[in-house]
Amino acid sequence: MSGHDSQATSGRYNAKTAEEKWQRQWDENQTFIAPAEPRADSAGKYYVLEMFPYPSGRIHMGHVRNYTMGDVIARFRKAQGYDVLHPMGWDAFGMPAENAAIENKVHPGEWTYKNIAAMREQLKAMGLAIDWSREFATCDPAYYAQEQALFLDMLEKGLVTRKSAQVNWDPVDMTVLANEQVIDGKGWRSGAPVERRELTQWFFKITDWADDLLAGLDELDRWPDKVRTMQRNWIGRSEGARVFFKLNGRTEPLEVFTTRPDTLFGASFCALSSGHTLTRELAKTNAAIADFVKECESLGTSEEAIEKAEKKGIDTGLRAEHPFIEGETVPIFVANFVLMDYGTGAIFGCPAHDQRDMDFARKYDLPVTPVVAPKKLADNELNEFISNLAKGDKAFDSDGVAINSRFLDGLEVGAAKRAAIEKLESLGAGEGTVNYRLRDWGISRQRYWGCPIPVVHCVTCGTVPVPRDQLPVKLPDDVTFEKPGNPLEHHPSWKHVPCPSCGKAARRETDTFDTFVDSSWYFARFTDPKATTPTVPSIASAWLPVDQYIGGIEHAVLHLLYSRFFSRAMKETGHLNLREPFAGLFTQGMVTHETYKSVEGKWVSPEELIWIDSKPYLDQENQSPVTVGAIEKMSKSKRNTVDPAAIIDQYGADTARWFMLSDSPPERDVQWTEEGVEGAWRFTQRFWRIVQSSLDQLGEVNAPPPPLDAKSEELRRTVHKTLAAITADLSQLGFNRAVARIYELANAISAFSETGNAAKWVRREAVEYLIQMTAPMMPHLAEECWASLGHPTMASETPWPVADETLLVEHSVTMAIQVNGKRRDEMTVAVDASKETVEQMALAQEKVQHAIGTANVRKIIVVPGKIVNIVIG
RNA sequence: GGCCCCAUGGCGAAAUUGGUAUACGCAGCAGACUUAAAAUCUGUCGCCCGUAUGGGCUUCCCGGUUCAAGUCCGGGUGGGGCCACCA
Repeated sequence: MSGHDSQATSGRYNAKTAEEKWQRQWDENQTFIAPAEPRADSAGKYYVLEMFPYPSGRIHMGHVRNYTMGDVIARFRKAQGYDVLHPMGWDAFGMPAENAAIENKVHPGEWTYKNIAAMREQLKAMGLAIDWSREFATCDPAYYAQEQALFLDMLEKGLVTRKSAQVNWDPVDMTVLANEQVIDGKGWRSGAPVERRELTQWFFKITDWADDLLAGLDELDRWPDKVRTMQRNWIGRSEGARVFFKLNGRTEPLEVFTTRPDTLFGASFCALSSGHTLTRELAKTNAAIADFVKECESLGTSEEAIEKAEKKGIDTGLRAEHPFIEGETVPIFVANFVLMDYGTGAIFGCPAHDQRDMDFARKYDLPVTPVVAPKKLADNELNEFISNLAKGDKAFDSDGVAINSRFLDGLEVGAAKRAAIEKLESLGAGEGTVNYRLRDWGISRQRYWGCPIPVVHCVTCGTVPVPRDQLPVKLPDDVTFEKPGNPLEHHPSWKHVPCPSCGKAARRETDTFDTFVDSSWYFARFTDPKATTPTVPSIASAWLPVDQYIGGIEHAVLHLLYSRFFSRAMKETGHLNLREPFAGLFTQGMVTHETYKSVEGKWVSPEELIWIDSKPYLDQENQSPVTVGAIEKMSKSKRNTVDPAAIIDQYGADTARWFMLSDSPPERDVQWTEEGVEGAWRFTQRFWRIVQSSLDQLGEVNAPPPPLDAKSEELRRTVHKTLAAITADLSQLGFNRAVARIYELANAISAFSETGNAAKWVRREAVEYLIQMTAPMMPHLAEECWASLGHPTMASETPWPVADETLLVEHSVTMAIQVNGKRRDEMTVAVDASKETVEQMALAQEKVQHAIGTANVRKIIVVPGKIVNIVIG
């Protein structure tokens, strides 16, 4: 790493000066300011968006990769004549600002805006083609005012509900979490085991849209299948039946959900979850049940806890009447494995055909009645199957036909389910139903640094929306973070307001929105960020949907599902006219790096290492060795991060961008290596050299093409083929392929040593196209080269060239010749040569003759322009 | 437990619909330039046999379809992801 210091001298490309210059130039020319609305005379609109960052204060390599990809697309589409919308903003509410406030005694707002300023600086140093005039932060009152207005519209339309529910409580962050934010029983940010609490909360009724959100996935053909599958799983649609069991001595029946109504004749018990209303009622008078409930609630919800936990239950003494068999009853248990959140919080157990029910039945000595058997069993086999199942411990959960089930007997599982449902419905003992795993989205957070929920609680009037002319409900600035819990709750005066309806003393809602609410509609706000309504529907319609959205897979369910719900809700409330906000989605891979550990087992940062003979050591003096660990996602905890700001400072933004686009396909993880950056940096210098050294060998600008000699013609074909290929690559986000083709073209231009008018003319075209094709990826270098060619206008404002179709068609072509599928030779033939000519030429080749020997030629297959296969035998 | 994805040189990878496998880059090796180093340029670089012309093998393994398979089908192995006490 020595040579870089002397960049400024003697013909080297000075990235630092050039990058600052062109960034200033783009800014002054307002090159990337999008029109207020797409114009009629453009190639169309193109909205490219990368998931906006949380303002942590510094950009990381993941940002560099994400924003580079989006930037290439934005610049490419602009060159193609599209009206490109490529905005940037800040997902600025959230816990880290409050943690900083607690730790450093700095106001969350001050901390956040300082971070934004720092990160904006770093992003600008990347040379991104962003319309900065549209920038906003979600913590700006101007933004959250519209979010509050939107909420009131949704409230009016019945898309919001307030209900008491068991919620996920994060004891570290002291706030509620949505189901989507609980990962393996732990808070997604704090990592603390989540507790269950009964609280009254605000919810978006996302479950009303479960079917629509599911159906919409089928149309999203430019989304990764993986993400669509994850959303399908999350929504978790399953068809089945609700069954109403009459209980002895009670009027209310017990409602259970099942996907296997065909196994009802094998029911031997019912089980309630510990949170079921019936359980709670029984617990009031039954100490044993109350104790059991307590035991259930103390149980963890992590995978580990679940695996270790024994399936346990307690008999309530109640009995449920079988819906099909008169006089038959089954016991009702409370069981620790029945979930309150899924279905009705109660099940019926059929031990013969469900392994968990089987385990439970054996433990509590309940009957096991086989009611499904494999198809086409002989009588003796059937008897054996039944007796084995009735005695054994292994449930039979495969397909088959109903047995021991009266009117269902002989029906296959599917038909038996339908027949059972029909019977339940005719008896009034149940109904066919669809159940979803998806829960309503709980949005109340007991935090300060979020958007206030614009309602007031009045003893007389109940929950009253804040009148529109009083929006925004602003966060108070004078808050303290000394006490645990919600600072808004502790504030002496903020929450005390008169009721907007009756004027009596009332209490302001002190919960704030989940920050995912802020990010669920920001893409719509960018279409007109200064509007005095959440959106201007005609303008939003003109820009949306987002044509290409780019971000990490970690939002596959959270943000991407919420946003899909929001665009439906905004359609319902008249703010948008589309259901699906993101027409194209791309989930980029992570940036990884080797990890290092000292002899003490501590993580060591790459910056602390000294390399001797390709082996890492901790320091010069005692040369304590360091072990090289796995290649992992860059993270602070593993200390394997590389600071983009330092890289940009040292090598320039173009080098960092080029490295991010090279080698690894964008959806795959990319490993950051010193060699890789060096390689990218070498190429920026080489690119500059190639252009500079050709300056005195270029034809005039816009000169008409002279007659071309063979070598010039060949280079010209290469140029146009490269152009066609790169245009396709960039359209498909095949950045690594585009990079490889730039290398190939650069190699071809270096190798082209012809002189003369024809050569000069072709060289100009080659060099200009090379620069233009590189411009989306290394924009500063391209501008500097473009200017050195004498162009008065910028490369970023120059239209994308179009490949000459006639140059893509070859006159002659190299064909491989196979004998029995094995390649033996190749030959060059005219592209329009007849099948007969090709066959004869192929047979005439010496190596082919040798391979055929004395065998008979049985068949010759000719694939024009590709291959000849001679079949012998 | 269920569903899904992936596997190509020392490494990252490329290969439109099945049609010349290993483009391009990294690392390596050899040379040129230089007092020397760096930088740069040139050559070489899948594996095995052979001085060589050349021959054989090769896209995780086994089988199948086909004139032809990295690509399609079946079965394994290894790695990764998502969901999961889901009734």
